[in-house]
Amino acid sequence: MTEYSSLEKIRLEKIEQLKAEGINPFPHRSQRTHISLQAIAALEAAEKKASPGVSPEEVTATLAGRIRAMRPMGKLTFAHIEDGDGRIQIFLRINELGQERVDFFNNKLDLGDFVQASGSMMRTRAGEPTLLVRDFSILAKAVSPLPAAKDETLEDGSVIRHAALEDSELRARQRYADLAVNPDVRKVFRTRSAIIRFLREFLDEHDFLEVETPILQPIYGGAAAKPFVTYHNQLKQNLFLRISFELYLKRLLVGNLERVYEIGRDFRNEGVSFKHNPEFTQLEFYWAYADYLKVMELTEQMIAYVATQVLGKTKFTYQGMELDFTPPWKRLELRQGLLDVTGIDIASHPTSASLLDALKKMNKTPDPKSTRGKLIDFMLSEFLEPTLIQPTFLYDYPRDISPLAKSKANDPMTVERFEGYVAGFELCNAFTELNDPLDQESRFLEMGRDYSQDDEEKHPMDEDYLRAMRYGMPPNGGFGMGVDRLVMLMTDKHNIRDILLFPHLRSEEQNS
RNA sequence: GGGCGAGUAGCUCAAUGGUAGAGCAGCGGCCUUUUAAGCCGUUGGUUGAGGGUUCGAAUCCCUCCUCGCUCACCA
Repeated sequence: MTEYSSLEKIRLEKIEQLKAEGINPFPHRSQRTHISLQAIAALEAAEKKASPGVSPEEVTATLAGRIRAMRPMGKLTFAHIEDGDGRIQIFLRINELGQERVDFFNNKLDLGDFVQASGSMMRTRAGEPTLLVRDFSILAKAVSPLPAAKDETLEDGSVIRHAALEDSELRARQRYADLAVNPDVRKVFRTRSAIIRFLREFLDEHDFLEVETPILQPIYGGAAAKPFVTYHNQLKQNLFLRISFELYLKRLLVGNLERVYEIGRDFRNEGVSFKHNPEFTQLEFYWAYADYLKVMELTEQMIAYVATQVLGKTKFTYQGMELDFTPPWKRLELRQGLLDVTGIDIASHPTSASLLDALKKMNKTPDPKSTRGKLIDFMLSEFLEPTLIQPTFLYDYPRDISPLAKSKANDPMTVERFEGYVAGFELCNAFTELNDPLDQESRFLEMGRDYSQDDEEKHPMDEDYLRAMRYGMPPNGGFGMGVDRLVMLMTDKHNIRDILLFPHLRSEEQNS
């Protein structure tokens, strides 16, 4: 049974009073004719058209929205209502409505209620576009008061937010309330939507086919991560929530779909942090007859396209860093990058023992049981990654941490793979895809041999994937990107929770 | 999982061992161009939960919960 606060009890009483007067506090329909921006635009157009000294043609409108501010002054009331796109002032006066209706507005309606108001557009003494109300009605009563937020607009137009909802947990848990009171938050999610829309648009225009592949998979693969496990009752079968789309998308290349992509949710059963949510949005594409160098070019074009469409520019600031996404991005061979920051040339250390020995002079030491590839990965994340601020493609990776990538023709221990880094973190990952079924099978076997059972780097053998590859897979380049990271960059948010509508949080029941 | 910090009214925050407070929101008044409207009055609390020390705990101690930062883990 819901327990109501004293504030809510007062509002519940008002609902009963409305019902007693024959007024439905939750009517079925609204007669809105204008959103706030349209009404203001219509007023401005009429003012422009009017001849000097003549009052402009009357603009009538029915507006609808949530009451966000109320300033009752006895015989008149000013209020602001907010709709999806903005705020507009409405003005109620006994001259038009009579004392009884003005009192009704002041006494029976509350902040947060949805109302509609009809009348004509005017300007107040202060010049603010305002609806002079001739009729109004309630559209939906709010039982609970919104977490308060008041805006003060200064002379210079800047807005100070008073009593804003700031508790980050509450904002994430009750995103609906956060969105209702914080217009900036609505803007972040509009931007997120636009980023995804323009990613699609870019790939569609480059003849990529958007496809949907299974989220519930009998064998997981395509990435190094722990999966979530679930169970199909009737089939009596364990299923995994996918950790990547890779193996399914590449099956489609076997089927002569030459350019495919998917934007969807991946699930990884790992730690939660400011840049990790258990489910996150991933973009992957696979491109037949391309290699990782062509993918690199397409990547920088794609990001620049999205930035231009969404932000109107390819240079923008993230957490105080001025980032320039204008193609071409910097290209840096992983070996060279590591040599620059550590003085160690991985090419002169062909074994893990030798490389581990060289690493002993560094101030941070890796897990001594690591394979050579894992040692290189350690060097990358510890010493090189934090230095990569401007968009940079790091390329040519060790083979044993890249079991699905194709080796370089002249160097079997190195694969054609690149990762895009920006602002000190990884944005995307791509390679010339391994399409030799015999090589792929031996890679799977290698993983089984060199990595312990619980190692996330270990990929389970996927027999059906090998069967598909044996029918022949065209040479191709593949690409994967964490869309949430891109959204963080373009909205200048440091925490992934700020760009997920409903980030993962512990259940409220667990609290005490 | 480790370290540090935080949790007080619907919201934003005070109160450092001695009667739990302010602003906003709410409620009752006054007010015909306000805009964080203003003025007068007023309601509202298991101080995250539990235990302990003390004559007395929001405050000190212990345990737990949640959140944030950070380290570890982690494409």
